[in-house]
Amino acid sequence: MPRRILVTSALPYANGPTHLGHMTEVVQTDIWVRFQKLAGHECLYVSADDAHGTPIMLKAQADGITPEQLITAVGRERRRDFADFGIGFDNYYTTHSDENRTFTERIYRALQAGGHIVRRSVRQAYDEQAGMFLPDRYVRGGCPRCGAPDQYGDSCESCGATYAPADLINPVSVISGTPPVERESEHLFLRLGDFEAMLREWTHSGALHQAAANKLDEWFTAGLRDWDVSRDAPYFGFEIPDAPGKYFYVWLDAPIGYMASFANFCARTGIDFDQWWAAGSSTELHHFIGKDILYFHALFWPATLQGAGFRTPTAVHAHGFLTVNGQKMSKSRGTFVTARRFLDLLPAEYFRYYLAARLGGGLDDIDLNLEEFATRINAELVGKLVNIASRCAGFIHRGHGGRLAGALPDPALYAEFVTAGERIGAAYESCEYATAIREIMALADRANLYLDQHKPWLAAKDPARAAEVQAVCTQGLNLFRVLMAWLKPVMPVTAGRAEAFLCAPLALWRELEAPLLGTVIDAYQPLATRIDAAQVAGLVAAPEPAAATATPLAPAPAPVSLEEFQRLDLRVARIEAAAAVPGADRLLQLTVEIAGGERRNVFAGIRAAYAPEALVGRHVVVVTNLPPRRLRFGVSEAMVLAASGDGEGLFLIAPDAGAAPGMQVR
RNA sequence: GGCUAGGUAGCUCAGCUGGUUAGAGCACGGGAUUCAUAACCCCGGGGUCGGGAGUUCGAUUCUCCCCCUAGCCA
Repeated sequence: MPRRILVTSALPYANGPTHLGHMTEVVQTDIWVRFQKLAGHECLYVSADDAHGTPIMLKAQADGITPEQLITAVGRERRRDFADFGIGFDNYYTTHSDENRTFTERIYRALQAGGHIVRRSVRQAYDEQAGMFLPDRYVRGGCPRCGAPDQYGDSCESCGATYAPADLINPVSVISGTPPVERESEHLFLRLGDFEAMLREWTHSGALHQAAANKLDEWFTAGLRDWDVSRDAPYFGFEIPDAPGKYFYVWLDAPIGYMASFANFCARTGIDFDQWWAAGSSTELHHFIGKDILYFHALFWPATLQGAGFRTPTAVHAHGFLTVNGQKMSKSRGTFVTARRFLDLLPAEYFRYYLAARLGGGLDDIDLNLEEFATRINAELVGKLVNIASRCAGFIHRGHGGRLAGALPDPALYAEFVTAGERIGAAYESCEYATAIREIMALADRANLYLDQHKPWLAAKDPARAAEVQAVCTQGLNLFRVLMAWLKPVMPVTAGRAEAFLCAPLALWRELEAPLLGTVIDAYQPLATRIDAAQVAGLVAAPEPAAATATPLAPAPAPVSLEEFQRLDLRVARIEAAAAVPGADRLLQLTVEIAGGERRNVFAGIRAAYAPEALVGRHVVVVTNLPPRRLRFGVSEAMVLAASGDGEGLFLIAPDAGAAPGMQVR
């Protein structure tokens, strides 16, 4: 019995470029959706830009454009980024839409009619010069607990204290730089406590991962407080119908954007909205979100839906944050990677694969370790999986005109691969993608082992054994076909190319029950190629200066601050030893002395320009505080600076006579 | 500070409700092979499963205490 499933990703805030954190979420969701579709269920996937709120209003102001212009521009880029990562939305919309206004007003009226909205006066920081109330993060000042200067109005980054903006020492408005005043205003609140019983039940209905449910229990214990759902003008959003000058808080209308996006989709396709959203609906509703917004999706959102007479979510799947080389994504650390930057350097599906290989169902952060990333792609995807097809295809084409055998020599093994789909499917279903990938790769090992044991390359030398060669490789290719199908939710494009190679398109997993026999296959083209460390390092290399390899200068390099420049530790070094690296025709291995006996091992791509023996004793300039880079031949612990242009030449940078190893270059 | 999650081989992690010599991938060492994008196959080294106490015939797995890391406190 096919299920009917509506899936959403959280609405990305429309004030900046798409980065790999956004991609983590939509990739996770997209894999789940594609899995459901392959499993034969009716599954729809919608999302939208979250377009309202103070930050967007102010960002537009700063850019000298209207908020509408800002969100239109961001939205256009966003859609392109998502499309290029293979995200298969059925609809991608915006919260700044008529549909969303209609639903938000309708929900508000229903909540009000149910007695769940109350009005209460609050005191809040007000910027007299800018003429607006200030969100907590728009007031800065000294921490009242530890005294750290220039902290946000809600919490101290230095000591972790939480407080109100009024508690700050010498608070100032971020907008005008003037001290804010306290001003009263009437706000509207949703009485969250009205829904406590329902929320407690919902929390433990299987809607949440255990770790997330635990988190909710914490909040129940602390007690549910009323939720402030209004903001005063000026505000970019929807004005509240019976409260002129007051607007719905962005977090009220944002999740309603899921409904608006879906309604927009229904209008285009004729699908019945109410079948999916009316109270008691038999369809499923799954939200994928980051752990930072669990609060909104697991408390306010179900309460809002219930109070307004709609169905509640079947499940909320919360994931952790993406870190890069173990660190938070941060512009200053160079670990902030935009979606576009990634696409410029690497295939999007490599990111999808790596993510899937690391992703479990819980709230843990996922680390994009660049070295591991390259290793996994090369070892698992290229060396292991795609290799199966590569080592079989030639034999099928060479003696057999590209035609597969009429029967499998080992149907039991094939059946085992097909049966594994139950375990793999269960892993996908519970968002344990890492488990699914482990299963798939274990099977890939078995497929390689099968070929190793039956050695078609030996049989191929004996014309009398031609049928055996064909049979063994038919088996191998069929095992490969199954594996690519299991991987298809993760790598739809690559899987599609594999299907084209086998001349056997696949829309549903159950088609795998019949192996591919007696048909003709296409010529094999590499389905995935290796990546090298330098390519991957480019993801975080933005602040790097001219490198030792011949990288042309960008037409307009971004300016760096003095601080950024000073973070580079440039030193004079003396080359103590130099040798060619066997197997690498561009590299020399150098031992350099940086200072009083400190030595580093360096691999430099200068072999074309310098003979090793000519280098010993020379002084050069090295960057000492780059992360060590592992090459096939060893670890490079520093970078030697050299100049190069468009032509062939490569020229080491050397200090004038008198400079000694260890001297800093400024 | 309170709460949550986690601390298992050099690295990234699997280990379900306690039960035979604790596993995988990568990295490393050795061997084999040459069909395949130097891929694949075999063998091996390496872990007082954060520390301590307890329950038990038996604990990585349960209980308590402590240490460390990350996050949450609207």
